[in-house]
Amino acid sequence: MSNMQEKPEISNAEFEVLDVLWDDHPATSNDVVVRLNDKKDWHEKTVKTLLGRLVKKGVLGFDKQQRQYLYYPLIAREDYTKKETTNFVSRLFKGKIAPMVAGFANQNSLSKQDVSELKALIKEWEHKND
Amino acid sequence: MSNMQEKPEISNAEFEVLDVLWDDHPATSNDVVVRLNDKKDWHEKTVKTLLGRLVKKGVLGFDKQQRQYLYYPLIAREDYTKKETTNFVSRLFKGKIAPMVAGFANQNSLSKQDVSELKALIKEWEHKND
DNA sequence: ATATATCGACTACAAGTGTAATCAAACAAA
DNA sequence: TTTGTTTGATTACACTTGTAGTCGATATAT
Repeated sequence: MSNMQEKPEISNAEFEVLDVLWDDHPATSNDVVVRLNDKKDWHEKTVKTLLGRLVKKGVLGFDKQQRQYLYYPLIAREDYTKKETTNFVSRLFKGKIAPMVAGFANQNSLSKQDVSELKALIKEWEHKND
Repeated sequence: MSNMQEKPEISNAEFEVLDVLWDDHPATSNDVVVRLNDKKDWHEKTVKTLLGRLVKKGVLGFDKQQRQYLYYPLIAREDYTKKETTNFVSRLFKGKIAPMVAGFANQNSLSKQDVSELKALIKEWEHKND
């Protein structure tokens, strides 16, 4: 394996842009602008700057269509979130997941659904790891 | 309730400093420098800069002792981690904790202890919320 | 007493970030 | 065809961050 790039370092603002592209792609810069209008109050120029930076970082690719670009993510959401999660848990919770869940549940409250999903996960592990 | 400050925004490097102070405080800048030597390869001046920035941000306080300062955290680790976790889960997982745990466990592997801690947490909720 | 080590305060400085504005080329409208 | 519009590329600019260095005042060693 050769082209293992150095971990993109995606900033907060950049992440928002990437996020709408993960939801649906490819998309023109204008699509992205429109879809961000809901959540963010960003100038069109700002969004285009962020798209450009993400391209330069190797996080987005694009296909030229006439004059416009059709952007798409080059990294999978799941890969990114998994890596970030591991990082986060390791920094803030010494790598222990349970205290994190405890803190989360203490701040927010878990829905019945959350609880049953967690139970399912646990059952799955006990199965596998036994 | 008045002085609700605007969310500190603690940088990565700053966090490392805060972290050793959470472990044990109060401490002089030199204590912090020494205790960081294990993990980080930072110049003494760097650590002092970070201490100063944390003070300016209202994250640390200090008592003067002769010429030196005795630093201590002004925010609790738990409060911080809870808030950060909520934020993180909301940004990366639309607020749903189970997918985060799933992703984590898929990347890392859960120890028996992790699993039993999670089970305990869940049991607790079912108790409470029922 | 005097030299020196040390402390916190202040300064430095490049890279990254948030947040756009300007510019040149291409397309669309009149 | 002349003009306005829209696109990506380039430039802007202040603030944050990582990573120290310098400075003036004290404390310490001789």
